[in-house]
Amino acid sequence: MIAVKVSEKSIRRLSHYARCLRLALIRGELIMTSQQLATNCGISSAAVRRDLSIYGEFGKQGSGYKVDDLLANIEEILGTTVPPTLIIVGAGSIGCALMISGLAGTGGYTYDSIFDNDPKKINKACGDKLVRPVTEIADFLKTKKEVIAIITVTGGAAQAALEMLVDAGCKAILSFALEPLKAPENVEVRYVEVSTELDVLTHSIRRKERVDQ
Amino acid sequence: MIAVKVSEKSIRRLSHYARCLRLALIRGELIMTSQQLATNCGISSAAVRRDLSIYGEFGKQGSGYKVDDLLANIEEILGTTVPPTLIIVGAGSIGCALMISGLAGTGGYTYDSIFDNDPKKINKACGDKLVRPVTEIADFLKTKKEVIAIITVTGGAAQAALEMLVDAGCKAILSFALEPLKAPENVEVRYVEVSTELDVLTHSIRRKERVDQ
DNA sequence: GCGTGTGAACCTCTTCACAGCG
DNA sequence: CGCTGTGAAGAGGTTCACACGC
Repeated sequence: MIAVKVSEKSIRRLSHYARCLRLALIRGELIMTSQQLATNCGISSAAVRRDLSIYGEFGKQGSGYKVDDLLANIEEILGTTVPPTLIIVGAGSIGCALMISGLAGTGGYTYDSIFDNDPKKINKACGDKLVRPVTEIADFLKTKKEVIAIITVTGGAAQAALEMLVDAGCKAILSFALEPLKAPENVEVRYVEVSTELDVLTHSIRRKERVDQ
Repeated sequence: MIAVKVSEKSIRRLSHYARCLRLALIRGELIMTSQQLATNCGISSAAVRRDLSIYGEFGKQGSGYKVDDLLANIEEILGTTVPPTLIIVGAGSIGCALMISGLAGTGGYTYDSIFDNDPKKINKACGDKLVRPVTEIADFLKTKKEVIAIITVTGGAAQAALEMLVDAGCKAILSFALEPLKAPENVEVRYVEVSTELDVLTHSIRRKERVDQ
């Protein structure tokens, strides 16, 4: 596998293809064409073929792509063949909800542990796990090579949580907090921003009204 | 206000600027430069000025942008000066967690109601609201001009939920479900995909390993 | 014939760099 | 002098359309 330079947009689409392929596998389909994949993901077949051809030639002309092979190749590209460990920092409503709802059908991710600094929450059940004290995170990270931390703390505590995680060696963070976070160059930070999605939707419907009339 | 055609990326950034400006307003800052705004949002000052100049001339040369004026202008552009009504469909763990955690500091959005089709959940408390039966959604939508529906149902029920909402006249949907949804042209659908974010993070850390060694 | 893989054209967004205004 | 607004250049991503292999 060569570490090709590629855009985030393309990686995102690969993730969607993987999801489609897992569903196809369950339905028992053996072959999919770029057109089928494209329709499922709401994009053009050319885009699908372009994305896949960056990494190799996975298809057969005249027929299409073998579902299981292509899925294995995409998981290899994404690096999710063996998914990293996931932890949740912040046992508030969102953190617990993620823990409880789990990640079935996403290719093997599971939430390993959930941490909080509130003594009242520690050892409370959350899904099938107990909330652990944040003071244990550093030791926990020592036992794992790669960990993605999901920050769900509230009230401006996200930056402090990030710094604690980075000090403990964490290299990837997904934040549900509103504040933009500062992190070292070599730490990857991504955000789930419900309020920005709402802004985009609001803009879209309001704009349509303005155009329609 | 002219309905300029603009990219989604730009709208997303406007949403970030708005968030920064609200924080600046709280801190009591009166003026911000494109450079300050840029640093806060992790982008270049040229990008900020470009985004803003698409819609008008909001700044003063030599000084910068008036925080309150710029915020008002951006909210006008986004259409969030009066935010649309939000409802949640699916009173599972994620739906309730959203309801409980609320949307403080996001410029006025509030969750109006939460619906579910499970009789066991109806009339149960969720935050400071009671879960209402989905059968009431159609009547609810009749009383509101614009509603954004947030779909948090599980187990493949999202498409059915969407169709019910669309039939009731809903024009904007934010889905937490994994499946790609099919919707009419004039209905805007967006997704919150934790598993795709995780894939992007995994790809990033695994790729760094490959490059580093 | 069908569907992939890909050069080439196209288009969109980003960055640069500077004129011009406060 | 400082910072905005913007033409022009550059970079990156998407779409087209077709040669080639099955």
